[in-house]
Amino acid sequence: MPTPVGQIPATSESILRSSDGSNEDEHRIAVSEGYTREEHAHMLATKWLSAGQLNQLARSQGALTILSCLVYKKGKFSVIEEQQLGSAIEQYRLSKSLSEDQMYEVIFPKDEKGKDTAFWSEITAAVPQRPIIAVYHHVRRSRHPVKQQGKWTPAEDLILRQAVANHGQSWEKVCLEVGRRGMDCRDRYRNHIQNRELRVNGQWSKEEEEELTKIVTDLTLKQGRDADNDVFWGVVSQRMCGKRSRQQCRIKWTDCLNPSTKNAGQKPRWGNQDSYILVHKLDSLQIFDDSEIDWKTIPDPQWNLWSPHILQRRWLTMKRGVKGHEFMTHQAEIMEILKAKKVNAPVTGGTRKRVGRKVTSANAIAETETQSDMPVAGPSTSSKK
DNA sequence: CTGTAAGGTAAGGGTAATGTCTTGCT
DNA sequence: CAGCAAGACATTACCCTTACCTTACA
Repeated sequence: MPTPVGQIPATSESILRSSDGSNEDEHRIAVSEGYTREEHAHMLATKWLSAGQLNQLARSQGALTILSCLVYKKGKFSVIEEQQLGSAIEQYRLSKSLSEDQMYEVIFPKDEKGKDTAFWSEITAAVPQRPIIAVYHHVRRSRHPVKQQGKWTPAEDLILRQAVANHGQSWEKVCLEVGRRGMDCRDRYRNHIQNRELRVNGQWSKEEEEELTKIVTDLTLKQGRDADNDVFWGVVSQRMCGKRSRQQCRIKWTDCLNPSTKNAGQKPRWGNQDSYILVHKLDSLQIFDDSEIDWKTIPDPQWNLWSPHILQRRWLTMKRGVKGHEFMTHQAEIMEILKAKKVNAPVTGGTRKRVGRKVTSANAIAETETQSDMPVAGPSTSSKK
């Protein structure tokens, strides 16, 4: 019943240590502090806390010693949360006996008149760990009347260009002319229309890769920041003179260049041990649905070669390997995969699949260290400090 | 009158889904 | 060696958070 929040996956280390994979809960950090939970939920649902305020509350011990740190949830809304919100909204509608149209007015008030200030607080209560502002944005986005989505046609692009020329970056006005949501227009514009003449597509050249690496390290490590997280991709794209978009730069770095850099310039290979770690980590989360996974939290200091993005894709690939996974629950999928031989054997004893061709990240380390039968700790000994 | 909180809009930051070409098994 | 699944890599739609305002009102 309680939505699992702030779940912390088991560390790669603890997974590898316990050979049978059924390691104990040392890692299962309790969210608990039960008696302040209510107060937190109430605060999240009633106060429109800004980003800074939320951060501070989560960090500090709370001014009134009774309060432990505030715990609140970020990231994509899971399907469960979406359901909870949906029924909360429906409940609200029925309790006020409103029509669908009137309900719409509550979410998108035309004037100050019909405003019901209690509405947002009420539905936020249905997702206890979410700040009201997050619910506000999510609901307004997901119930937006303009439904046009999917691929952009050249004609639309043209209208968009025209509209931006007329109105500048006033996306709400642009929205009316293009017939797409304002923010979607913004996305299309900044990611594909702006600097289109300069844009380069296709394979990255060696020089480009070096250029990007240099820019990113200059912008992060050289300034004492973290190259895994603190990168400003808009700036990076600019420094690449607009040749590559922020999305291109980001993906190239996190999925390709960054792992190589960490692995002493060598492209790491995904190995059985990596699969093993991943599945057990996901298992340790004890969740019901994939959408509850916060991929950012899956890597750990001992096992950080792979970007959250890559891990997510790996998981999908593994799932697809399971017959009938579409009809399984999350737990069943996990168990199914756990049963599979290759995942259960962290040290690739008799696997015939691609052994020793290019180095597998995990195996590479396994060989350099002792020849014990025990699984060895994380692949990324060469990670930065 | 005025300081503060609600709430609307844009900028900033990130992920998920999909396409295409290559690699490597059986 | 064909046929096919998986991998590598690229593209783009889509989503969430934070910043910055305007406005209402205690």
